[in-house]
Amino acid sequence: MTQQRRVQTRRQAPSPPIPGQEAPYRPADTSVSPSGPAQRESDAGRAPGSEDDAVVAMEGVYIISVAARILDMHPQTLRKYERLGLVRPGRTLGMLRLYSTEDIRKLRLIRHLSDEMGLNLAGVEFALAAFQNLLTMQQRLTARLGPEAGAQVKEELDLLFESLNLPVDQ
Amino acid sequence: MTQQRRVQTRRQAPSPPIPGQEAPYRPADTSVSPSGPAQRESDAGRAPGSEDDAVVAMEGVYIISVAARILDMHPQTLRKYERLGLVRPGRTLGMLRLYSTEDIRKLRLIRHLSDEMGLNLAGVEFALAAFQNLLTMQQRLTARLGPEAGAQVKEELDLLFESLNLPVDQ
DNA sequence: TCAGAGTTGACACGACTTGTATCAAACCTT
DNA sequence: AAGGTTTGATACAAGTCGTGTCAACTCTGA
Repeated sequence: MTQQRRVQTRRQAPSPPIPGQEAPYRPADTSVSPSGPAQRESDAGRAPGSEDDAVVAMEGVYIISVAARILDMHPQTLRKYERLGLVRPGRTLGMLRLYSTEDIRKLRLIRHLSDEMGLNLAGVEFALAAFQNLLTMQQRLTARLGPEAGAQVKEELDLLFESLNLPVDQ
Repeated sequence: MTQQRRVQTRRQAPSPPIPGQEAPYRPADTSVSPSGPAQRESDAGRAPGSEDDAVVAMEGVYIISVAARILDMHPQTLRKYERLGLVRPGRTLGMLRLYSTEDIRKLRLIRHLSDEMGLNLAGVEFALAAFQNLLTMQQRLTARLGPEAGAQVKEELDLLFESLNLPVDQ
């Protein structure tokens, strides 16, 4: 309660990843843009902003090295997270990992839980499951109690997330 | 998700604490009963069940050695948990720790989160804060949306706790 | 087709966490 | 006053976790 222990000064990218970076939810930057030389599979060569037929929400797809540079995390860390089931990136035909924007967002949350809050990976898994369950609970309550009560539930949940030092976004 | 890692085969009481024990939420047993020679401060000598004036919910109060034996945890572990702010047992006039039944219940939850679920202490702290916030959220929603909606919220929360492998009691 | 760059999985290491053991000093009950 | 217990502090062993390294494989571009 009254201690800021477990700061864990780990993580240290192999190449210093652009100073003054790492603003929350900025998907890319110079030299690693979504339409740059980052991705090179199945979605490459598509003009940014062109939403075709089957492409649902694939605004940005990154290979592991690009995702690691964006997040300022080690590629091996990302691989380990997948092995533990925390994230589930897509794959190319050649089995290369493809991290979507949603994966990046989730990895930012994982990083916050791990570094800022000091949770271990079991705690991160637990927290992610809890968030997911809370969101589905909110949806179910909204469907059952009506939109106005659902709005109040959502408001309370936002308050809860805020009190837990969590980004209200996800 | 699909792994039962982090079993953490620690904890090993200095004296084997009664085999076939440790059923959930059984507060005491032979030789360490709430009205036995366990507590010896300020609440001793009170007939079990007699609820007097200022005594609110003090049905059982245990000194640290007794609490450790009941919980099958090391006394140093209990002391460390208090130092980290996870529990806050009362004190006698001589500064001896006094663990209430509610403290014992909370320690059981902590033990479950730590051992069975593999959370570290930061995760335990986070989970406890989340539970507390969820309970207050439920109360506030009940007060605002009425008792029938509050019952649905409570039902959803019980479902949530159950899906997280948590005892619905606390 | 071939070279080079990148990824993959596996293993190992260092820093950190955490439960437990130990100690002298202080305390409480008999 | 004596015996047993608790207290706080320190230290240690085992586990966790991010990171580095390696050979083998894959993909891209010439």
